[in-house]
Amino acid sequence: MITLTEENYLKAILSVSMITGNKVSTNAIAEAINTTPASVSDMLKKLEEKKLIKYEKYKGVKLSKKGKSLAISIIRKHRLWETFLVKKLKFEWSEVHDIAEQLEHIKSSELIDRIEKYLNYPKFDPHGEPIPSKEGRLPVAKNIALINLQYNDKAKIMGVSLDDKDFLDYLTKLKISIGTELKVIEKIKFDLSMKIEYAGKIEHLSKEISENILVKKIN
Amino acid sequence: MITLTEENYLKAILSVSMITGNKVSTNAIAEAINTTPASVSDMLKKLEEKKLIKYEKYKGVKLSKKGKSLAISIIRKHRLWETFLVKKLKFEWSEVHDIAEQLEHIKSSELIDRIEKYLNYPKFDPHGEPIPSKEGRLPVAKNIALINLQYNDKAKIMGVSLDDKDFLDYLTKLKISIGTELKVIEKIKFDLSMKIEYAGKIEHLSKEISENILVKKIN
DNA sequence: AATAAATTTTAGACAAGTCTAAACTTTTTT
DNA sequence: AAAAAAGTTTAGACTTGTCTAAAATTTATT
Repeated sequence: MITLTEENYLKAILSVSMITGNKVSTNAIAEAINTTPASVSDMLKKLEEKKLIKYEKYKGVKLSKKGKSLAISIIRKHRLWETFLVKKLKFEWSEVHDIAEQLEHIKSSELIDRIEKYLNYPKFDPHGEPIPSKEGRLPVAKNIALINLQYNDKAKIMGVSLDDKDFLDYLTKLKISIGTELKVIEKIKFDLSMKIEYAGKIEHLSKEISENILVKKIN
Repeated sequence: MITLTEENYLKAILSVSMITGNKVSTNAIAEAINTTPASVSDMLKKLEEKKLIKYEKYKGVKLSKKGKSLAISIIRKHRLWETFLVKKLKFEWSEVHDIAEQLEHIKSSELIDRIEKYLNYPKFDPHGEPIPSKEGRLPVAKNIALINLQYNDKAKIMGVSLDDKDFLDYLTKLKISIGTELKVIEKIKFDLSMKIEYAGKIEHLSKEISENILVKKIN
């Protein structure tokens, strides 16, 4: 039996390792789930015993095959529930994260498979993130972060890579959403901010914003 | 903050008090949630401190106003989720209990209100049990237990009062479901069993079965 | 009304998960 | 390569919820 807390640790390890690519540090996990490094150390021992991770003291941690497939199944549930909340219950994309965080721990693979079917097998969630299949495969999306675009590039917004209420509220205020088409009209080297033009207006976006917006280039 | 375990205790106290009408005993609660009387004593102290129950040592327990409204809101969630699972995701009525038992603890009143709206404000769940309104009111159904019918009475099945997989599977096997019309053709005093005729056949039901089937008399 | 039986509570222990403070490793700086 | 800084683990304590065994209280029996 795997507990809710253990599931959250696995999810955190996976999401940190997605960013850094490598073994994950105790500190990084602590930050991700808002706890102390001491607590993380304790938990890593338990996860190691359950063969959910590969862990060497002081050397960082990696998910085992079993741990990774579990973590992916939690992310699958999270994204399917978010899609359900937005598509069927008409929540705003900025409201669904905390609810999905609870729903992702409901134990019933039959349930989540039926939700998937009910939603007609969506490939991406309302934030543009890919939804893993039952077998753990991710649909590939060739989206890139807005910050990587060059002067004069044109692109279409495909999603975001940060599921944070303040961030999403700000985008909503700017009337930036999935599908919005834009053009880069200035890049400021000093602070990595950029100006973009869209919907007939110009906005200045900080590095923190543009690195979390996913786009697809258009001609 | 109320924990999942506390919610389950409140629900158990409410459901036991619905049957006995009166103050609830430690033993009865222990049986309802499959734990020891000692654990129940411990928990009752905590619930008393939180003003969720009225509790006097050795004298039994009652829900406070606050505790009762919380317990009702959990039952509301349980029954709405069961309705969702059957109506939208096409689960069988015998499959949904365990999943709803998890879903009922999701914390978001906005979520359950939207589910209610999505289902078009149902009054009864798939087992025929009334769904409390947001304000905690129960729709009244003048259903009675099948066991109370007399020889030659005719009735229509409106629901069940026991949410148990074996029980529901057995009903399904007998092809007894909500809406089935029947006639009592024999009552056996000795063991309180009865024979009923429906759908062109005759079945013999034990006391345990007939006391958990809810019916409405027809002429 | 005294004793027996049933019920309930307390005492003490345990597991999961958390924390702070102190100790230990590893990495970085000088 | 020694010292300082950063990162990680351990030790010990606390909370929640559980349990068994023993003590206390209430109810039933004779």
